[in-house]
Amino acid sequence: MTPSLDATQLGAYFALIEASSLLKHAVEQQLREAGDLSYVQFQLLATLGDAPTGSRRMTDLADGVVYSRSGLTYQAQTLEKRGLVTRTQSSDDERSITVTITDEGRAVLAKVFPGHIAVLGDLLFAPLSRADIETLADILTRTRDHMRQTPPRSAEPRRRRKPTSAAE
Amino acid sequence: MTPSLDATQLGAYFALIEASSLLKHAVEQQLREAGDLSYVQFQLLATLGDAPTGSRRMTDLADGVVYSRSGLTYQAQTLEKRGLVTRTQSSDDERSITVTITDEGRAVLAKVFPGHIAVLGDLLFAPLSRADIETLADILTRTRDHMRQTPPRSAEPRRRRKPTSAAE
DNA sequence: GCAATGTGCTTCGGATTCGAAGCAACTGAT
DNA sequence: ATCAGTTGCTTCGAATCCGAAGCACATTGC
Repeated sequence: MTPSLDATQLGAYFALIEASSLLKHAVEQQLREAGDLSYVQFQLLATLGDAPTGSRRMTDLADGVVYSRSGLTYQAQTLEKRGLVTRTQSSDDERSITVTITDEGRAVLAKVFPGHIAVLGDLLFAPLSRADIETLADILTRTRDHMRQTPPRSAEPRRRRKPTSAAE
Repeated sequence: MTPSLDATQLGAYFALIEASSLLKHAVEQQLREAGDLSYVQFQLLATLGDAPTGSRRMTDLADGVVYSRSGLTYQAQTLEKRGLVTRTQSSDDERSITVTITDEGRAVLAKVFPGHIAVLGDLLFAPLSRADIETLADILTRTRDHMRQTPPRSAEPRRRRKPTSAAE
């Protein structure tokens, strides 16, 4: 039996993808104008700014914003050149790099934040009631957590044992 | 007073971005393995396949998947090279290009679909109840429609006129 | 008509991406 | 200690992406 989706599921899926794309796109414009930041750069700064120490390991940052390691290396270099973050060797693990947001980084963050909030309010939240937002947060948080837990290793078709043929 | 977001709004926003990123990422892997398609390419084929005539104008296609025109030109060429779509001049408007999905395109679509559905079921819908999905579809559809209507022209900083009292 | 604008698509150049491969530092078993 | 396997990050090359500029057809106003 082919597990086909019904209309509602399809609708939820498309709406999710479309809504996030449209939102991301709009936010990107605002961030570019307000502080010359790409969306990822903003996410990185925001993540760091939110951390108690203002710093995180490269790998954790990459996982946090769902980005490739090599891509993060590139962005970290870019942000470092602009003086928005610093990169230092970790003391306990020689190969680990700790990225830390600078005061200037926080300044840029503070500069773009109001506009960012405004876009969210105008586009994402405008047509929603308080209850809607709570519901949305609840539902999405559940799937997000589920996806985070689920086999991070791509769509590795759970090939249990099947030693005989193995093909591939 | 800076229009700050409360915890719930922040949670909804982050969950939305994270969930869509994780889902997109997972789906991309599956599409790549199953039919060597990128996410956009799949979206384009799916959009065309869904159209009554199996064809659309370039511009409409771009708007539909939230993509730049130049980016779409690139993808359309790629898909055409692989024989999954054809591009023909429109008869009534000489400069308009009509993109049409081919039988082969539909075949690829059919080939990747089951796996696609499976990923959605495992990741997105697994932790949700039927009611959750309906609610999610309803809420996201509303914001999506709102965003579609709202000034497509970027984040044109609504240069109000210098409200005397400021402070929103 | 015909110039002035507008619209649809492509080209161009530069910026980002990612995966694969490479390095260096850790870990654990021998 | 030493070798094999892991883990953290970077480099490399190739694919994608976008905005600005360009080109050709369309539409409007005169």
